[in-house]
Amino acid sequence: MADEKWSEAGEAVTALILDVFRLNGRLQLAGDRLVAELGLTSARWQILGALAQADKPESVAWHARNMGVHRQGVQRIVNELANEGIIELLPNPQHKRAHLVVLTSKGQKVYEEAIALQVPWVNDLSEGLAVDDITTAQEVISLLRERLLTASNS
Amino acid sequence: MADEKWSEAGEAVTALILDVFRLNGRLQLAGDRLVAELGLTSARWQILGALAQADKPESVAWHARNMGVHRQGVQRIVNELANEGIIELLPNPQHKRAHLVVLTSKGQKVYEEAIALQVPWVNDLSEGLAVDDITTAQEVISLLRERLLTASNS
DNA sequence: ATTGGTTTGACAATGCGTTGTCAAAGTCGT
DNA sequence: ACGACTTTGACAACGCATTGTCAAACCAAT
Repeated sequence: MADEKWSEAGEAVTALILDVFRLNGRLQLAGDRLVAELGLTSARWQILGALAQADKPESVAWHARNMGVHRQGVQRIVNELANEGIIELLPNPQHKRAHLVVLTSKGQKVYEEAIALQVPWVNDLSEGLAVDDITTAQEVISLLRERLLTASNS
Repeated sequence: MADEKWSEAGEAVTALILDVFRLNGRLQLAGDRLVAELGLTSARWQILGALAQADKPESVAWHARNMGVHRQGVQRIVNELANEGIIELLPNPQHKRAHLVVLTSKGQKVYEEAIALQVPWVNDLSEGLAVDDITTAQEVISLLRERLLTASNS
């Protein structure tokens, strides 16, 4: 492969990457606005989702690994949400320091309210788009993500 | 449209959005690593790109508008890059405060070095991907971005 | 049981983006 | 001209993610 010029796929992926950056900014903004009235942000919302979908209570570090982000970021938000009574830190019989994180009933309610806002929002956003095209887009995005994941672990 | 359940497209877009978030994080990381040796970051790189592709010198606020981000973020990085001699602030005959931002020859060189690193990286990343699929993905991403853009301006 | 490595949470520093405020500079309507 | 509005840069505060360090807790090998 020549080092000085893009391949055809390389050029297309470069354009895709630039659009992913721009879309990410917009999504972040839209997400923040959507759930702001619930006292949530995109980052808080994502953590609530991880807690809601976990089969059983897990530690902060476990969730961070599962989400592919760093412990510290999750920890800060978890502490805030715990102070607000949205989540709860249960003692962990297996590990004295690694508390188990769970949603409180209040947290469960907030999360469901967030979903109730997201559903009409995303249905409206995606109206008229071909499901096949969306799926193709998701597969491409997902593949690139996996390649970067394995590349960064080497 | 029912408010309680995702449409088929809505569900697919929801999955796509989650992958866009994850890919964005990986790309940011990979970009930072790629150009770290040049003293750049993803954010700095993006601003150099905007300057390099501008037809003529423009103000910080103009570039921020053009990139779809806020003045303040661009301003901070522009000031840093100016201190490092990578860009230069020219006096603007039209406006005493709004200096015109241009790349120095050193900045031009750094930007070209960044591209020289990006080309083999992206060619490798996109190897074996169908160009049609990439293009479809980019069109979907771009369309979503435009819808969010017009929605946020209302 | 002691040692050494791993996991975990606490804490701090930095980079980046957003939001808001302020004053200087420019623009437009009258 | 004059005043109202807009644009622009400076400054500050906050939210978020990354990186690094530290000590407590756990775990495995001997």
